[in-house]
Amino acid sequence: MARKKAYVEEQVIEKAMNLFWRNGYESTSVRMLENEMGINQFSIYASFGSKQGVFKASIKCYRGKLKQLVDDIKSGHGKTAIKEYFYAFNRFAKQNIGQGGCLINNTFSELGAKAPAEVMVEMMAFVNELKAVFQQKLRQDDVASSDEYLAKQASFLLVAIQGMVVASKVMADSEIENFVEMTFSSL
Amino acid sequence: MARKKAYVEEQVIEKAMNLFWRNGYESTSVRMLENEMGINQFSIYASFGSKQGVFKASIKCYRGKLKQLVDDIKSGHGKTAIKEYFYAFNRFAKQNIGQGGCLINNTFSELGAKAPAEVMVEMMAFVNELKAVFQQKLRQDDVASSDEYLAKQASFLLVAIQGMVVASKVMADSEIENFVEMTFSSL
DNA sequence: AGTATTACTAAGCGAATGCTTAGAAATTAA
DNA sequence: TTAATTTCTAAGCATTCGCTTAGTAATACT
Repeated sequence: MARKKAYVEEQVIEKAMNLFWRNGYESTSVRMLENEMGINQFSIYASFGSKQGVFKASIKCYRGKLKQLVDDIKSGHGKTAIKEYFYAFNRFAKQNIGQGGCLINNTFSELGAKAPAEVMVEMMAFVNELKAVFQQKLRQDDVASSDEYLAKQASFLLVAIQGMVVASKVMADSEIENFVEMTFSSL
Repeated sequence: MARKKAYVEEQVIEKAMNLFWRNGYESTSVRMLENEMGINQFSIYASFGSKQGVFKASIKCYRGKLKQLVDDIKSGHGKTAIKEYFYAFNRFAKQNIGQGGCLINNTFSELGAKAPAEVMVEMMAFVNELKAVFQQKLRQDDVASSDEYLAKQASFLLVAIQGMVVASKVMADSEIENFVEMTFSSL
């Protein structure tokens, strides 16, 4: 009864995500999205409503990518699993040419509290999920401490990983490795 | 022999700096700069050449502001002085309404390696200066360790402070304090 | 006072921005 | 085959972007 879409939304949004990841939100124009996604503006607006809509879908897509890494922690054990996540995350952040870093971290930095509410919800959900996983893994190596103390350790690690991601843009790999080792030697 | 400027460049650039600090580079338009600096586009271009020129001058101005804080470390002693710098820097990063954070850190995050060379030089100079000061203060509390080891500690602290600044945008003060305390308890 | 030099105002430049729309092309149900 | 429905192309909308420029106002030296 109607023509079929010549693209798969999940596929084109991944390309959009990579573009936002490399350039940030403001520096990515709808014309650039056209090129990267391989569909024209009409289709973009038909599928996602607005540039912000494309961005929101990109953040969701990014979370999906990260889920893989987080699941790897879950299958590991204790602090070792968390540390491995730090290194895996660092490799992940470098895979995208250009500025790289972490899309969520970049967005916090670029948009801060001005990020669209729906995007903010998505980002905070990831942070909270990660914190919970950290806490759970810390517990495996420490049955004695209070939940409160482990929450503090998890919170510490969250801040640390944000530092690592920003630093990885301008610092040498050896300095990043040094940071991770020192961070975990204190736990 | 000629008309006098109706503004002082050092004064208007500080206002520009605050605007870039709040909004980032791309999101700040020349029209916004006009309003904030209180001079019109002709004067902006006459004094600074381009939007990028205004930004470069803003980064220099920002470094000047930070110099005050770095000098405070120098007059303090050992790790305590560095820790106090962390707290002072955090207060400093919050003084600007809006997204806040650190202008240099924001710029690393927004522009990454794409930052104009002259801006990059200015930013790296600050980072290296800060690292040297950290190293020097660490030495005051530790006469035994090698320079290499202290360099690693200083590098660790640099990454940590970047994490703190990004985190301060979305996390509660108590979590930031927790991070600082845990960071220094490991040294 | 006359003149040269600089700083101002305000209008406007072409290009790029996010987004829309008219009309042609494709697909499916009757 | 026809008709209904959706997707496509591509042109264009108003607005904003960074930047420039013609013309006027102010200043300092002769």
